[in-house]
Amino acid sequence: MSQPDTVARILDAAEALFAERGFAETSLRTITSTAGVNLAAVNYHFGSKKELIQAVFARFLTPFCQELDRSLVKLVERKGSELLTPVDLLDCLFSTICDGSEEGSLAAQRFMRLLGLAYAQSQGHIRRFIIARYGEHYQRFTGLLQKAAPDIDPVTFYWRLYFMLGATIFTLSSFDSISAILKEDFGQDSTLAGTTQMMVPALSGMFAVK
Amino acid sequence: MSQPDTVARILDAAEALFAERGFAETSLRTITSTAGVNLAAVNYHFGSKKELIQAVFARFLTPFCQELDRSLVKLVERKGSELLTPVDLLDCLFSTICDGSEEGSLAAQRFMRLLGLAYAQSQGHIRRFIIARYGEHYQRFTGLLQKAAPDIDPVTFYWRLYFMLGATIFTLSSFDSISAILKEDFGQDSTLAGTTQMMVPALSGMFAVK
DNA sequence: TGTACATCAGTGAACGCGCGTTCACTGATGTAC
DNA sequence: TGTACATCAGTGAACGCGCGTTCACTGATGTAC
Repeated sequence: MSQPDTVARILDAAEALFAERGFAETSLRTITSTAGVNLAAVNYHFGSKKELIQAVFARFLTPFCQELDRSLVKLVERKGSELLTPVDLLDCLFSTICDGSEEGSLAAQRFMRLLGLAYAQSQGHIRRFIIARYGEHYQRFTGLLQKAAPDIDPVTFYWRLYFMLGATIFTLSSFDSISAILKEDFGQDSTLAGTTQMMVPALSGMFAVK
Repeated sequence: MSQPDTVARILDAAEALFAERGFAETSLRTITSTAGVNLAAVNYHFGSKKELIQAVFARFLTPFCQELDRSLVKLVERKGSELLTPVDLLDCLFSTICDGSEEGSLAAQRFMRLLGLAYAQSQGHIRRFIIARYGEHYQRFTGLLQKAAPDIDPVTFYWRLYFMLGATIFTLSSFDSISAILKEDFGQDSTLAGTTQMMVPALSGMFAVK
C-alpha cells in the first residue's frame, strides 16, 4: 500500500468516525481497523491523535478557504462599484460550502458536525489550530460583512455574528436528524443546498435591522 | 458526611467539570476528588457514570420546566383573549432561563454549555433521556410558538425553530469566550440577561417574516 | 552490470496508564423483643 | 434497659479493559561506486 493511499484512507475513516461519535469517543484502533491499515500507521504518518485531528480539519479547510477567497474576488469584480449586501456575502459563503455535487454536500455536512463538536468542546486545541491557520480568512469575510451592514454598532454586530454562526453550525451539523424528522412528519425531502437557501434570508435579515 | 450532602457535592462537581471539559473527557476520579468524596460513591449513589450525567441534567431541568410552565400559565392569564406573540413567548422563556440572580445566571450558563455538548455529541443517550423525560414541556412551548406565528408553513417553522435553537444554545454556551472578546476589543461588560434581551428581537424577527 | 548501503512506508507486539466498575468491609444509626 | 440484628452511607483496594504510544523489525525501492 503506497503512502498517499494510506494517509488518505486514515483521513477518510477518521473524518467519518469523528463526525459520527466525537473525538474522544473514537479510538485509533477503530480508525485504523476501519481504514484497513496498521494501528501504528497513525503515529507514523501524523505523529499523534491530536495532529491527526488537525490534519482532518486542514484537509477540508485549506481548499475551502482558497475557494472562498476566489469566490469573494469574483463577487467584488461582478458588483463593481456597488456596495456588497449581507445577502451577497452569505450567498457566496453558502454556495462555497455546498458546491452542488452530492459528494461535496456530504463532505460539507460531515465537516459541519466536526466544527460543531470542536466548538462545543472547549478543550481548545482545535479552535486554536483553526484560528492560527485560518483566522485571516475568517476576518476577511467578517470584515466584508461588517462593511455590508454599516449601520449596526460593532458590539451588536459581534453578537449577531455569533447568532448567525450558532444557527449555521447547529443546523447544518444536525442536518441529518432534522431532515429525518421532517421526512417522517411531513413526507418532505430536504437537501443541504435547499436548507442554506432558507438560511440566507433569515440570517441576513438579522443584519438588516438596525 | 450525610447522604444528601455527598450526592449534592458530586452533582456540583460533575456539573462544573462536564461543562468545562465535556463528558468523556471528565473522569470519575476527577469528579470525586474535586467533590472530596470517595471514588466508589458515584457508583453507589447513581449506579454508573451515564446515570450521573442524566442526574445532572435532571437537577436543572425538572425545576426549570416547572417554572416555565408556571410562567406560561401566568402569561396566558395576563394576555386574556389576546393572541400571544413570539416576543411574548421568547421573553417568557429567556427570563425563566436567567432568573436574574447572579447564581442562577451562572447555573444557566453552565447548563447551556452542557446542552451544547449533549447536542453536538450524537451518542444520543442524553438526547433520548431529555426527550423521554421533558419532551412534553418542549412540545407545549413550540406548540404555543407555532400558534403565535400562524402564517408560517409548518416545514419553514420547523427549520426556523432549529435556527433559533442553534443560535441560542451556541451563543449562550459560548457566552464566556464571546464576552471575553467583547471586553478586550470594546471594553464592554456583558451579562447573560442583557444578551438574551438582544436575542429576543433578532430571533422573533425570524418568525415575523412569512 | 553487480554489490553494498540508505531510505522509508508499513508492521506486530508490547508498554504503561488511567479508566469505570466491583466487592468485601466498616461503623453509625435505628428497630424489635 | 439491654442485647441482637438490620439497614445503609461510605470506604479502600483491587479488577480487567481499552487506550495512545513506542520500538525493534521487515521488505521494497532507489542510489553510489
